[in-house]
Amino acid sequence: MLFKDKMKKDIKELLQTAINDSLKELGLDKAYDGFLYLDLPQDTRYGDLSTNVAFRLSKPARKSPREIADSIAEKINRHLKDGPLKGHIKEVKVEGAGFLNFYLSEAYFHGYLRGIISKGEGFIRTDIGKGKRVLIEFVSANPTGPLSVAHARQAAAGDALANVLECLGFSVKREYYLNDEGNQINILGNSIELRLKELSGEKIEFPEDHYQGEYIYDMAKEIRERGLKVKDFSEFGVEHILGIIKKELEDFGVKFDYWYSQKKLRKSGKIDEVFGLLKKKEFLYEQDGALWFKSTLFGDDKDRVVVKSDGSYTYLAPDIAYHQDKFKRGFEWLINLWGPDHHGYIGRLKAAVNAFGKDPGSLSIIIVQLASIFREGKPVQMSTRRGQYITLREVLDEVGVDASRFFFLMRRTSSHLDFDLDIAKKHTSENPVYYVQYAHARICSILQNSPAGISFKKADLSFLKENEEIELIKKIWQFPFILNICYTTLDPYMLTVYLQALSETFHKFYDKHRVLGDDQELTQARLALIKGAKLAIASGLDLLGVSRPEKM
RNA sequence: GUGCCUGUAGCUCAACCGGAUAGAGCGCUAGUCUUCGGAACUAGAUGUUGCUGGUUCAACUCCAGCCAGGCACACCA
Repeated sequence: MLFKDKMKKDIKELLQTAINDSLKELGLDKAYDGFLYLDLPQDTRYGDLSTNVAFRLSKPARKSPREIADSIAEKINRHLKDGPLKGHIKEVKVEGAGFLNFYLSEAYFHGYLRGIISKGEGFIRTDIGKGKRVLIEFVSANPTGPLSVAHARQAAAGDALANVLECLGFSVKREYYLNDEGNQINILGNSIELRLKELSGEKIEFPEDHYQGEYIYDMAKEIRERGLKVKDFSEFGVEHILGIIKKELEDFGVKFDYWYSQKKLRKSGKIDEVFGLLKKKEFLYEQDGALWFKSTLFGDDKDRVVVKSDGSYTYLAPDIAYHQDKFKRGFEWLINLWGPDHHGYIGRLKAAVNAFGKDPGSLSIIIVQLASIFREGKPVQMSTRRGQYITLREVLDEVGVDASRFFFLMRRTSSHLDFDLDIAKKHTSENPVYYVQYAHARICSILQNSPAGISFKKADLSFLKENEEIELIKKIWQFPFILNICYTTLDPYMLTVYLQALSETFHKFYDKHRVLGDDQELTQARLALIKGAKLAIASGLDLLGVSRPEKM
């Protein structure tokens, strides 16, 4: 039974166990900090897995890294003779100043490929998330106008991150916080009302801080043409715009589980409830006629007003209640994606979470940087004030869902992104989306053309010996490592990088070796190989929310 | 003024708790097709990692100071 369990473990775990055992034998296990650094080397010539543990032990053990690495290697070599690692590792080498590099055997890679083919779609799924309940809140744009490119990037990043976490076995829900009351909503209602008067021939002054966009006219026209009797222009505006936003997101391929209304939150009395709790804990005090939250107790720079002297709430008040409610609804891990203008807000909210007794680590806030839109290499000017900003809709119409989602995720979410619409439209190697999708389509084409009676299901994978064949399996094998990076960095962008590299490896293989040939055994083995590549590319594209065409 | 982010090849960007000769794509140059999809492949040139110190066996990465750009600093949301 124990042995069977060990067989189920992946190679990384097995190796870590072997290294731990070796350290124990050498009496070095107490010297190191407990963290084993076993990872993919930057370069394949340094093996398939590598560790720098010898460097870390050098000082406490008072030996040179090289010396330590040599003795660990010797111990591990003995592990290879029997036990679960047998046959999986071709060679253990000490290289450089003391790196331990592990070279896995072809038989191991053949076995890996066999494994993923038998698992099929979803081979990449794991249960490391253990069903932990995660709420990821993103976009949450004010319902005062169509979504901009900034929101589009947040939508792409949040949705892909949610996909990744689901794939890793978390139980993920997507939520949009609807800021459906307050100043900006009043201004929205007022803007519509003014435009309506204008349409009726009245002379009006349209204030600078009101919404200037064309869509305000559209709403006013609709009211006029259909002869609607509008009691509450703000409510009308919110409903109308929410309809637009929902459609935009739907067309972008993003689906939310919940739309959480601030208005309903306030009416529910949950805000007063949480204030009661904070008051009891003496985290609130009155000063200058306002109610303050002692956020400095929890590391914020200064205390924050939650109830203004006129008796109304600040933005923070409902937000505190909102986040407490998230926990009350049973979520254990909250992830928020915010625009860069909310940067200064992080401390406050973390303080609040801390104040009602939750670990601030259970709230992760990701700042999604802006995207600048370029056309023909030149930046497109944007001005929110005059209602002239590039919208999600425009990008969708111009370049489509696949290219936009992929492009938005091509850089780390924390860094600025230049998005050139013209490149995103190109169907050449300049455009990474098509490069990846083309690899998928090519594979599908070959699989369809394979003669009757020949199938990857009957393949004997030991026929795969060529360099390009093994390289391709190795690349597929790296997929779980990449997912793990996405998880630890909470950033799906590494997937776009990986998919490009995977596609490149496939194209190189394809160029050098023919899949369908006279040798039936070899043909079947290669069909299995490209079937594996297809599974990996398709899974990666799924996670990004990009389609995986069988024909292009 | 205070805080945060950014600065790497001509351009856009990588470099996974500090690790091996800092890597890709585009662009540029020269090639590959009797071929399962040429939306492909091969080869070549390109660097004082903004500057100056410090810590370390090892620094693009950590620390300090400076320079440049961006953002945030409300009883707005």
